[in-house]
Parts: sequence; structure tokens; C-alpha cells
Amino acid sequence: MTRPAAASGAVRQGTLRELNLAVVLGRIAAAPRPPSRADVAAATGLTRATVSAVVDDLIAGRLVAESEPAPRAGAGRPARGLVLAGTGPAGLGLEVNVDYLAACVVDLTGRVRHHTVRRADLRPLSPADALARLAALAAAARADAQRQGLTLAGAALAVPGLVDAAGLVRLAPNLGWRDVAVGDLLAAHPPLVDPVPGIPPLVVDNEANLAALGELHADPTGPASFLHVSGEVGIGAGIVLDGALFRGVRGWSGEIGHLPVDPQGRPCRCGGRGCLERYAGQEAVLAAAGLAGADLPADTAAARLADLAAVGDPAARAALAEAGRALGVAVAAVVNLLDLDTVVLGGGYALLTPWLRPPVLAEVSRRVITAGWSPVTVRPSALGPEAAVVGAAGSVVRRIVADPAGWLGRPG
Amino acid sequence: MTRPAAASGAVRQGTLRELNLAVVLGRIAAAPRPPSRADVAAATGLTRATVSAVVDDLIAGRLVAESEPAPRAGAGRPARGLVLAGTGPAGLGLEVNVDYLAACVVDLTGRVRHHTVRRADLRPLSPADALARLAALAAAARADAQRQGLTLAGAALAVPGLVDAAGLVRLAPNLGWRDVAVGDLLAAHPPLVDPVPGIPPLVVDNEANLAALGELHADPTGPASFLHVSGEVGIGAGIVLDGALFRGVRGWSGEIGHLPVDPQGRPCRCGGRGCLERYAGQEAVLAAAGLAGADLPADTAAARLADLAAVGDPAARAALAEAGRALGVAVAAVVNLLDLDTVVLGGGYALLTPWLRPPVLAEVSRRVITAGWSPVTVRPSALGPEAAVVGAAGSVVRRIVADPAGWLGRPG
DNA sequence: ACAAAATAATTCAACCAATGAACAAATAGC
DNA sequence: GCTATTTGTTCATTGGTTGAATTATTTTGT
Repeated sequence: MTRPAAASGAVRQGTLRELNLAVVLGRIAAAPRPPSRADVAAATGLTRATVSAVVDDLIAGRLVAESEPAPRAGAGRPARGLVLAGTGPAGLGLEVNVDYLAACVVDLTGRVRHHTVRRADLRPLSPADALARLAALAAAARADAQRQGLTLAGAALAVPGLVDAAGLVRLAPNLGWRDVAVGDLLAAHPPLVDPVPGIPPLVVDNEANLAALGELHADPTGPASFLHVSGEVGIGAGIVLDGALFRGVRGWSGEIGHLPVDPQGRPCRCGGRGCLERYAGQEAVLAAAGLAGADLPADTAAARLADLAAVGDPAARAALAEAGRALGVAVAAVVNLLDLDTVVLGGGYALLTPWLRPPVLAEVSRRVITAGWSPVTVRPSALGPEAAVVGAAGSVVRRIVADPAGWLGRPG
Repeated sequence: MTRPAAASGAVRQGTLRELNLAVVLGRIAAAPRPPSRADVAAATGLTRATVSAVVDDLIAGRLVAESEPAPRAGAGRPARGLVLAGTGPAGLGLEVNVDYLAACVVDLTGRVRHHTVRRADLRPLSPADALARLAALAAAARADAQRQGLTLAGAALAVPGLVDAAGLVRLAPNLGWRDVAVGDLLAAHPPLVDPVPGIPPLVVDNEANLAALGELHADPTGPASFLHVSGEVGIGAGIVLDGALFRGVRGWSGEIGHLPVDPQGRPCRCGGRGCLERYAGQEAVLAAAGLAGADLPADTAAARLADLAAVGDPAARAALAEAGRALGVAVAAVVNLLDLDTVVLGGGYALLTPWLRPPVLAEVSRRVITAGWSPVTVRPSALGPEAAVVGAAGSVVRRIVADPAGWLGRPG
């Protein structure tokens, strides 16, 4: 987790408190069980007096609540446990995809407090119409959140395409979008959230990126650096380094679909030959398994394939072995380059992990020079297809926890 | 540049000053011309009073010096310029390679104050013998530094191989080293530096990583994120993100030599087919150019090849075109994955850039989806083969500038 | 049942570093 | 020489942490 506040510059006097608010809140969030003030003091090196003062601020700001005293052996006054507040700020996650819209609300503790998915073919709709429907979903989510005593502090929207730093959707091929200013279009509708200083009201990001964050969120005790590969129509990767998404210079990192993986080299629409997408993309895998033309929604297609593989269908097995091999070549390239030790298979791949993992691991151990010293773990995503929405909402919550000063009304 | 100090934990009172020491010093280091105290105050947002106090500490600690008043238009008391001190702490850079040893000293301003290269075939020597010779070189460098009024605050050693986080050289194939505890072997000799709290006396790292840092150091105004590819016997890449080296989970990032690049697929010793190294590695390029078996040292081989290409030798031209194409495929993969906008060709590639660049750019623009929106720059390394040693010494200096508190004798 | 020990949390004077306003220093322009 | 202007320092003030003492609440021992 990066240090927040004053990122570029000086440490002014008030910054001290801002930093310690973040430190203490982060400690409470990371602790396996509700810590006492004394625990936090011991863990951070601050004095108990300081921790008490900081915690008072956090409780007053509804970011932290006291829980039942955790039972402890031995004598002494029992501690009052500190937990992230289940009321207070929450994050709104949104997703526009090819065949559905989704919205969800996640509170500070990470619990999903609201979740709606509306299936519909979005391709025929204009961006403005699609976003109008999304705004309706968001309004319902906001009303539900308010009913539960939550305040939406920010929103994040997942889009299956390239998004630049300003939030402009440069290209979403499967939606047929090009240069769509999502923020401007949504501004025509009622505001999504109650603006909080220091927290952007709407962040637009690639679905693969946000799905990777969702994984981080679903398993906070898991590794802080990993590669999240999601198989959809295209193949997207999200790179998480030290608990933070790595976006690249312009936010376009993770384009893994066109890594060359095959010596034989099937031609690809990108102009190269032997691209990963031609072997492990949804279309290619379904065709190889004899399911071409079924035109199923992404998740049911994966489920159908998993069923076939489970009962031993030879075509499905062969298709998955081939996809896994190709995926393994690409994963090996990434691991050689970035030295990651964990690969999460998400999206359509999650269900198929039992069949994809062996060939992936085989390629990795063959091609990664350091594999002998440090094994690479390949595991399915803990979240299903909803990883991107949940990750989107979680990204808002993460930001609040990383920099609580904005929410507490201090000048950021 | 990452925020230093108390990385994991609390912000105690003294930390405030430590942070501002780093902020002010960093500002002085980054300024294009010597700034006044008032300039620093304006740039950082601190008050002039605070900046004065901080600068007093920095001057007392010999990290900063006052320069001649920079001429300025208009009225007012003339400013006293602040510059990094040319006396005071310095970094020791060391390198062990196949056919030479090197040592250099870099001061805070980035100037190379000492540089020795001793050519010798290191392969027949045991690690202990090789490091004994290196220690002698280091002792001479240290004496020279002291004569110039410099104090060596730390050392970094570049090795052509895989180094783990503890500084153990796991494998250096071209040296024939395996599991060499460099630190322990060097401890038998007189100490390399005067230990400073907060600064490790010896860091061991991969030469490609340190060469990448050298590039950052040679051109401080250049991009903060880039890929540095150095062509030696193998092909190593150093990844610099936001001005810091990206080392990966265990420090083994940058293994780019075995990215698959060719649909035809020449078999490679790594077990894969069509690996980059088989097309753009030194051996492959020299063989293709008809220079096989010449067994030249790395840098003269590259120079010879450049000469041939310059006079239009068709075999050399063809060999470089093919190498460039392969390199381009690999670079495109990296750019798709990490969204970098600058690629630096270093090591043996630096001299060959005029012939490598066109095919690299061609492959990149064909294969990188976002290339249309954001061009990728390919340029030669500013430093020559000495990039790794200079980068090693520079890495020590960078650490002092990023966290001056240790040098100033404060508890880190 | 009661005292002693132990641990948790709060209170308060001291202290450290940044702040802001006032002030001294040094120059250019008139 | 006088004024405007900018630089750098001095000093009382302030925000926030520190450390010791104090209060609160339990377990353990008798």
C-alpha cells in the first residue's frame, strides 16, 4: 500500500496526523482479529496516547467501531476490539459488459451489501443509452445503500476496453465503443455518490484491472503481488504489485492477448502470428471443443465446457489442454519478466482451472529459469464473474482506508 | 521516487523532519539549476523558515553546499544557490564480469570521480580469487576517494547472473558461479566502505538491473519509467518504474531472453523453441553475420559488427535486421504487458541501435495495440558498457538522497 | 470476599517541529 | 540616496506526539 497524501511534496504539520490516521486505520484493516488500541500501538510503534487520539477521530468519523471485547487469557482489563465500521462510507462498483450491466456496494469491512446484475445485450445500444440504464441501476444501489445507513463515497466503473488516464474509453471493441467520455455521459443523470474531498466521484478502468483488484479484496491475507488473467472474449491481465494495481505509464498495461505463443503460428487479426488469443481466447477454445456458433453468454459457455470436461469429453479435454499450453507459454513469459510467484485464473478461466492448471504449470516449469528455486502457484479466482464489479467497489473502499483524511473532512 | 523512512509503520515526531530532509534534498537534486531556499519553499509548499532550518541541517551534514549566486533579473537581495555537495558521501560501484573487473566512485552530484577497469579472463578463477582481486580494486578506489575528500557510504556490486534478496549469487552461468555468498567472501578483506546507518554496506544485484539504473542516473531529466535491454552473451532487461528499479517478488525480474519470438522456432537450450536469445543474443547475431568463432570480448564484437554494418556489409545488415525483428517482438510483448513508452538499448546493443531501431519499431507498431495513440521511443543507452558499474555506484547515491536521515546520524 | 497483580485506556505537562509574521540583508531602478 | 523588491533569519505560536502518572477493569491468590 503506497503512502498517501502529499505524494509529490512537503510534509506539513497536519500531514503528520493524516499519515497516522492512515497508518492506524490500515493496521486495523489488516489485523486478522479486532486489535485493541494497545495492540495497534505496539504494532505501529506509536504511543498508546497517540493511538487513542487517532482512534477517537476515526470513530467520530464513522470509519471505525468498537467490537465486543476479544476474549484473552490472563489478568488485566479486557481490551475493546477495533473493527472497520460497517456503517459509514462505502464504495459503488459498476460494470458495463457485452451482455450485462452490474452494480454493487461494498462497505469498509469488505462485505458486499448490495449486488444487482441486469442481463441484456448491450451491443445494439448507443453508449448514452447503455449508460442511462447503468445510471438507473446505480440509483437503485444508492437508495439501497442509504437504507442500510451507508454513504457512497465514490464509484468505479469497469469497462471491457482501453481506458486512458482521464477516464475516456478509447476503444472497447466488443461493445463497439470508441472514444466514449463515460464521465460526461453519466453527468447527465443524477449524481452517483456524495462527493468526498480527496476521493474521485467516478473512476473508469479496464475490467481486467478491476477484477484483479477484486481478487486482492476477496483474499486480503493472500499474496500482495500476483498476475490475474481473465479469459473473456479477449484475454486481459491485471498486474498487482505490492497490493496496488500496476497501470503502466498511461494505464494500458496488461494486454497479454497478443503475446506470441506458438511456433506454428496461426495468423491473428492483430497482424502477428500465433497470438495467445488465437489459442486460449473464448472463441478459439469453444471452436476447438466443438461448441462453435453456440453464441452463449461468457459464463455459461465456460460452465458448459467445464461440464463436458468433467465427464471426460475428449474434444473439450483436448481444447483445454491446448489452451492451457498456450496460456502457460504466456504466463511463463510474464513470470520471467516480472518474477511473480502467483497466477490467478479468473473470468471464464476460473471454472476451468482444474484442466488448465496442469499444462500451465508444465510450461512454466519448463520455461521459467528460476522455477526450480521458487515454485509458481496457479489458482482459480476466489470471486466468480463478478470479480470486476466487486473489485471496482473495493477500489473505492481501498482508497478511503489508504487515505482517510479526505473522508474525515480535512483538507487533503 | 518512493517515500522513504518508516515505510511499514508509524510516523513519529522525528519522522516529520526526516521526511522533509528528503523532500528538500530531493528538490535540490531534481532542480535544473541551483535553486534558492525561497525556490525550494515555493516548490514544496513548506515555509521559507522551515526550508532554512532543513537546509542548515543538510549543509552541516555536507550533503548540500551553497553555490555562487545565480544571476537573476529584477530587484531584490540575490539568492544563494543550493547544490548537492561534491564532497561528503559517495557511492562505490563494483562489477565482476566475464572478461573484466571494474570499480568506480560517484559523488552526490552524479559525477564519476574514479573509474578503473581491469581486463582479465575471470572464468578460470575461483569466486574467492576473483573477489580478492576485486577487493584490491575497491581498496584503491576507496583510497582515491578519500584523497578527494569523499566518504564512501555504501557499495553495490553488479554480477552477470541471478542474485537473490539476501545477496547470494544463485547462478552466474557465464562466470561458472553457483550459490556464491559474495558478501561473506568479501568480508575476509578490508571493509569496502565506512558503514552508515540505514545504508547497506554492500548490495549485490544483477548487472542488467544496475545498468538500467545507470541510465536513469546518466539522464536525470529523462523518463522515469522505461525498459532497459542489454545485449550481452545473454539478454537481460532492467525494468525501471517511477524512478525505481522493479525487482519482482524475489529480485529475479527481467529475464527476457527466453520470450518466444519466432513462429518457425529454433530450438533453444532452455527447452523452448524460438527464444529471443537464439535470434538476438550475441552468439546468434555474430554467427549470422559470419563472425562466429572470433571469440572477441563483448564490446569489441559489437564495435566490429557496427563497423561492418556502417560500410554496408550485407551479412551484417541482414543479421542485425533479423535480430532487430526478434527484439521487436519481445519488446512489443513487454510494452503490451507493462505499457512503457521508452525502450533503451544498452550493452552491446547501444552501438548497434541505428540498425536495430527500425525493425524494432516496425514490430512494435504492428503488435502494440495502443501504439497509435502513444508512440514508443527506442534509443541507445547514454552510457556505454560501463553502465552497470556507474549504475551500481549511483544506486548508493540515490539511496542517500532518498533518505538522508541515516547519513546525518539520526536513528533511521 | 478481599487484596494484589496485570493489562487497557485516558489525562496532562513537556517537547519537537512547522508556521506565520515581523525583521534584517542585499540588490536594482530611479 | 531613496524606494521597491526579494532573500533569508528570528521568534512567539500552534498542532501533534511523547512519556509518565492516573484511572478503569479484569484475573489470580489467599
